[in-house]
Amino acid sequence: MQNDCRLCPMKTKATTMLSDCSLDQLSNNHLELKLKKGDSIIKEGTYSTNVIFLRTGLAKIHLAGPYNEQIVKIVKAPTYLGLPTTFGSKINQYSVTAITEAEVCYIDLQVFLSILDENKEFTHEIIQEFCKNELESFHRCANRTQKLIRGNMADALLDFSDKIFKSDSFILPLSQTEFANLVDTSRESVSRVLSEFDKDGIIRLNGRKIEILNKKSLIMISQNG
Amino acid sequence: MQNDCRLCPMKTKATTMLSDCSLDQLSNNHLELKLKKGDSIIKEGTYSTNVIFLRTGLAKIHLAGPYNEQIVKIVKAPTYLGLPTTFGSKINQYSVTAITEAEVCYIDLQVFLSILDENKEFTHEIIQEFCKNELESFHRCANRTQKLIRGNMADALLDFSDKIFKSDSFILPLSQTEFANLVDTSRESVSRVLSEFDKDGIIRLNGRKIEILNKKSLIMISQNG
DNA sequence: AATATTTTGTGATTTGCATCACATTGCATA
DNA sequence: TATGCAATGTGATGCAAATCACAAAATATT
Repeated sequence: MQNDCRLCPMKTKATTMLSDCSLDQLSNNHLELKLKKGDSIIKEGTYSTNVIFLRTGLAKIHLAGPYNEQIVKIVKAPTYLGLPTTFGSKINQYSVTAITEAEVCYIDLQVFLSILDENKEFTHEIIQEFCKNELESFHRCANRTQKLIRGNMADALLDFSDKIFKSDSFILPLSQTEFANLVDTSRESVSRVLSEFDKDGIIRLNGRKIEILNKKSLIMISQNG
Repeated sequence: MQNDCRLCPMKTKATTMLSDCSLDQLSNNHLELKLKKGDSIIKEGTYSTNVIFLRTGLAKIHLAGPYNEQIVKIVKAPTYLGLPTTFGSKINQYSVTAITEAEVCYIDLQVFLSILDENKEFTHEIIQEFCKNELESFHRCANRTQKLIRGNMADALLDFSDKIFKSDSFILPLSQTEFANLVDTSRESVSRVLSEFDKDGIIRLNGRKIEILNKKSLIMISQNG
């Protein structure tokens, strides 16, 4: 299915500035798909020559660790996915899977590159994105390994609240097992800590629905490790 | 001190292709320094509008974690440093410190950007570098948190051997405390595991000099966690 | 609606490693 | 060459969290 990219409501700052020519090129060289929760967007180990634009929805980036499936991070539309593999070995080094309903555009790598070459704003935007990701990965590296479980869980909840949903109340788009693989702990610990937070009145827990009642406490817990 | 970048022996593929004009611009807008072990290259929390080119030597990228100084990774010349902070907040989010003698060039951000804009090859090289780093950070994320200490130490030793020194025999450019902060463990555990590896004939340890005697064993240990 | 399957809750036990404590060695500076 | 401080080696102890083992809910499937 092809759409007119000129009509796409999800354009970023830079893509808004693309020339009609570039936009036409995009329109004619991309495949747009609607996905449902659980659908695979990128699969580790497979061949790929596409860059993927996540138009709407949430996805998890994950890969096989030595013992468990590791969830590296949760990403939110709009964002580009798969540049590392497309630029590098062409074999995907990680998987991306929708964790909500989502819409994605598969963009041919050559088309993507030619647009990149033509458009400085777009290039800067992509580089900025990489820079942001690199900083995030540094901080994650320092925090995840040094903090205790309660601290990491608090961080994750604050992330969902502040960055993903921008609301104190949300439905966790992950099972406890997945949550554990994101936060580097065991499924049982996730269950226990969530119950504790609920018992202490820090969150209200109802199935996968979470309401943050006391953000200050969560921040405290995050800082104490 | 200013040097003629046209004579720089450490140019990468892309910088070799820069126009004389760009190279002159570089030559006139950079500061070259010789550093000794322990000298700071980038300091967390300080203001910066430079990109840094590490011409020769090794450096550690590190930042303050909630409890310890966390070493994120060891980098080797030639490489660019400081792009994330320069592109983003202008306040350095992490430190970089020489761990051997090193030579660095401080390049004004605006000059760096104008060269980036002028030169597609160079842009691609930078983006590729980011992609490689992102993949590395994903793998680190999955491995460091899932493996046991012996596995992580084995990984680190293999990294030094294969990627940094390209030799089975090298002098660790880190104290055990630093090594611990790189490998996410305690100083005492580093000491113990290194002794174990020595006792088992996997490495020969002599002060900070390490000789890898049995790489196969190290790989085994790495895989067993 | 009935059955199977996945997800979640929670106690009991085990364990890898941090922490503590101190001895020893190496290295720098007077 | 002596003196001081930083880096290392190694045992004893404590603890956070993994693992094990089920029960109970919740979802999916027929």
